[in-house]
Amino acid sequence: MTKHQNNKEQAILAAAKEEFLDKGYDGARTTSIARNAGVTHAMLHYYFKTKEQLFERIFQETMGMLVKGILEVFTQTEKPFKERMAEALDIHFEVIRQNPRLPLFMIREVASRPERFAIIKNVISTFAGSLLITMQHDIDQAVSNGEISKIDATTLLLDMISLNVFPFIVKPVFEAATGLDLNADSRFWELRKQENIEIIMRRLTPSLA
Amino acid sequence: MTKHQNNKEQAILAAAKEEFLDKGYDGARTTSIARNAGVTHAMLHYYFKTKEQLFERIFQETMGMLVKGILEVFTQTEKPFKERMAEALDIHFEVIRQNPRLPLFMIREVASRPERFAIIKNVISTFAGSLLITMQHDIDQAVSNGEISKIDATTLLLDMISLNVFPFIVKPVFEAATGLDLNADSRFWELRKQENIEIIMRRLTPSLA
DNA sequence: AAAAATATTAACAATTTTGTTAGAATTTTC
DNA sequence: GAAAATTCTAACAAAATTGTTAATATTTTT
Repeated sequence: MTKHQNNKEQAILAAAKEEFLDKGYDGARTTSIARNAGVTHAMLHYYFKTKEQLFERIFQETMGMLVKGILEVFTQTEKPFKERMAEALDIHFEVIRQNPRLPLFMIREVASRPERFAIIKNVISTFAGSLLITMQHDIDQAVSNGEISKIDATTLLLDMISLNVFPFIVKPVFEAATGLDLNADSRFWELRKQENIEIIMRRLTPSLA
Repeated sequence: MTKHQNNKEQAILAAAKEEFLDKGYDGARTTSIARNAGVTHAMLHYYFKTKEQLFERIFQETMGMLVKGILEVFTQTEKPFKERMAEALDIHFEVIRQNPRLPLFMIREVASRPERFAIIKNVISTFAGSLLITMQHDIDQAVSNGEISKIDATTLLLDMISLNVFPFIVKPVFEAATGLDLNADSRFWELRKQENIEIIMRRLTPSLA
C-alpha cells in the first residue's frame, strides 16, 4: 500500500537541515533528527554513514545557496554605479531576510572547525569568481567620472555585508536585551534596509570640494 | 611542601574560558578542560558541580566584561557630538580587537540556548542603563544645532556595532575565502577602523540643501 | 600536634550518543 | 509471480562524556 520511494531520505535531509541550522554540528543529535524525520535512527546511518557525512551534505548545499544568492546580486551592469549598489543592497538584504539563520550557521561552523576552511574556500571561489576585480574596475571608472568618492572594492563589500548581515546575527541578543520580538516587527527590518542603503549612498557620495 | 591555595580552581577557570570561547558550550569537553588545567577531571566536578555551572560562571564574567567595555565608551560628555562619536568608535573597536572572540561566543550561546536570554538581559540592563535615552537626547540637541542630520539612537548604535563587530566575527570565513592571515596584518585592522569612523561621520553630516 | 576542614586521587558508575547487524518487509525487475 | 534489489525495523554494541564515591593526603585551626 505505502509507496516506497526513498522519501524518507528526503525527510531525513530536511530534518537534519533544521537541526544543524538551529543547534550547530556539536549541538545536533542524530536521534533528534531521526525522530523529527519520523524514522528510526538506524535509517539515518543507513542513508548517511555518519553524522559527519550527513552534515557535510547539508553544509555544502546550504553554503552554495547562501553564497550564490549573495553574490549574484552584484553582477549587473549598465545604470550608474550608485544606483546599482543601492539595488544590490536591497536584493542582498532580502536574500538574507529569507534565510536569516544561514549567516550565523556558516560563521559558527567555520569558527569551531577550521578544517572546514577548504569547503568554504571552494564554495566561495566557485561563485565569487572575479567579483572583486570587476567591482574594482567599475569603481575606478565611477570615480574618474566624479560619480563617487574613492574606495577600495574589498572595503566597500565588507561595509555592505556588515551592515546587511550583522542585524540578523545579533537578533537573538538584541531581542534578549530589549524584550522585543523582531519577527513580528516587519517595520524594523524595512527601516534597517533603508538605513543601510542610506549609509552606503552617503559613503559613496563625493565629498564637497 | 606544595602550597594548597586553590590555585587549581583558577587553573580550571582559565582552561574552561579558553575551551568555551573556542568551541562553545556544546563543543567543549570537561575532560579537555581538566587536562589543559593540569588536573584530574574529578577536580572539575569537585569545584563546579556540573559542566553547566562551570559554564554559567564563565558566561557571566565574560558577558559582564564585554558589555561593560563596549558601553562605558559612550558615556563621555562635552565636545561636539560627532567628535565624541568618532572617539567612541575608536575605543569600541579597540575593546573588541583586544577580545576578538567574545562577540561570536555571546551570539552563538544565546542563539543555541534561548534559555540564557535572562542572563543576557540582566547583564545588559546592569551596564546599559539609560544609555539609549541619554544618547537620543544628545542627538536631538546636536540636530537642532545643525551639527548632524537626524537619526534614531537605536539605529545609530546598531550601525556602529555592526561595522565594528562584524569584521571580527566573519574573520575565519574571510580568511578561508581569501587565504590571508589577518592576525599578522595589523594594517588591515587599522584601515578598517578608519573606514568605520569615516562612514559614520558621513552618515551624521547634514545633507546639503 | 590533634582535630577539623579542605583538597586530591583513582577507580567506577550512569548516561548519552553514535554506530552496527541480522533479518523482515516492501518494491522492482524480469 | 519469483528473484533480486531496496528500504526498513528492532535490538544490540561501542564509544564518548559526564558525574560519583570512598579512601587518602594536605592544610588550617585550635
